[in-house]
Amino acid sequence: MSKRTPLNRQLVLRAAVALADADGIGALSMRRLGNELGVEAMSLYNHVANKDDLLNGITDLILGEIELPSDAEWKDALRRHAISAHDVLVAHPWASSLALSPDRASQVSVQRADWMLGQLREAGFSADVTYHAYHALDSHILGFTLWQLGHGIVDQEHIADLAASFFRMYPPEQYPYLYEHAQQHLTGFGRGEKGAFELVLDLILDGLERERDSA
Amino acid sequence: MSKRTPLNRQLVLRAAVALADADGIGALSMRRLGNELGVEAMSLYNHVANKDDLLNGITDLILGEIELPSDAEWKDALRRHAISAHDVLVAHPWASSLALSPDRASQVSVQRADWMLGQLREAGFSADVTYHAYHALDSHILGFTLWQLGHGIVDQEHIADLAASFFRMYPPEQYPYLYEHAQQHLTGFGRGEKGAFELVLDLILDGLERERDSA
DNA sequence: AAGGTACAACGTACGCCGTAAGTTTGTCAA
DNA sequence: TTGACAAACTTACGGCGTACGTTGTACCTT
Repeated sequence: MSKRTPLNRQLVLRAAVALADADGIGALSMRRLGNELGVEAMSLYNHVANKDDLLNGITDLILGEIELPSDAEWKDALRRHAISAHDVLVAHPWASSLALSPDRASQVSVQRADWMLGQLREAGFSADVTYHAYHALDSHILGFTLWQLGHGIVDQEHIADLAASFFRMYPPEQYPYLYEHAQQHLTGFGRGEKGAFELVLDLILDGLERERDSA
Repeated sequence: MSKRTPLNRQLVLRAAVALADADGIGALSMRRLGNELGVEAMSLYNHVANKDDLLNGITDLILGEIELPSDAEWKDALRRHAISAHDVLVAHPWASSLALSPDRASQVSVQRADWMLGQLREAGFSADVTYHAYHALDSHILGFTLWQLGHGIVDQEHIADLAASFFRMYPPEQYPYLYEHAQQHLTGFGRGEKGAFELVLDLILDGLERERDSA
């Protein structure tokens, strides 16, 4: 008969990423992924150990896209890294939660952690300050992005409908401050200029620098 | 035969919380929950619309425990609120991810958002600053906690084994900074004093106050 | 006391899921 | 030509959420 298609780990992972990007992580099942590749579900197990391995694989693929600048001073390097991570994670909304999940001990995220810690230590931060600085920075990168994605800030169009139907249920007078906030979102407030992500990022970076220099 | 047990929404939700606390959110299935209550799975549908409704219900139950101080100045009120939220979420590690999930439009979290926004507006923050301040604060509360839980900072005992087996695979020389960081975790560094959560929280609160007063 | 009503339990069934185990088939080196 | 190996396929199991139909029972009305 006809030649068998090759199919390898990279192809499987890429197809999985495409599927997750297109239809959400919930739609990524072994059967569906096999279908997408013209193959039965069980055949995928020749290339990934199990579904967890698959999820680890696609997480690593995405995290690997994050910039780790090597030619910049610590503050600029970390800043660019954070923004790059934020961009990458927003582009693949399913990745943040996977990256945070405890069971996933990804190679790439280990490198990333070591890189961040190295930037701080080599910039003259003490071990003590570095300890908290790393927690502060990485939790902001992953945590903020996850929070943002969870609130559906991504697609501006649907927010309008969502807010409209919400305030039909709960009149503005009942939640006046939330109403004001929703209006700001609808008018596209805070776009273009520096968003909350970078705002807090700079709050953290500047705060850390002060702490380092005052010690 | 014998009398039927009463069973109502509150009982179902409480049992679900207990099950999730005990065996993790992954163990919370309708069948298993029914079993726990001495009832078939389908009987639960007399009290919750579907599993999503159940998850919404238990999320609200937990979020409802978070303190919303009404007798304090804005900074202290928000600070206490944040710490209370952090405590509650750490006590129920499954709740953070549910609270962040887009599909869940919980009544309680709406009240919480309006409360936070109200604290800021009534403290003299402009609508513009409040917009970003809210994002900064809430993303820190939920995002940091989720990050922390994801990294398994909760149970200190298991971390030792985890780190040991990790550095058997990857020798310390390969990831020197991460090794140092892991050692700090193992020696219980950063416990007792203010942790990274409050550190960043204060960074944000102080930064916001500066921004308000400089405008 | 008898009958009616409504609710909350039950059992069955369907189509998903991940994956263990066994079987077939295509390809290539000896 | 043959044998080995890898990568596909098939079958099957237990678990999931839940649609649907049935049955038992507590309580209200007459």
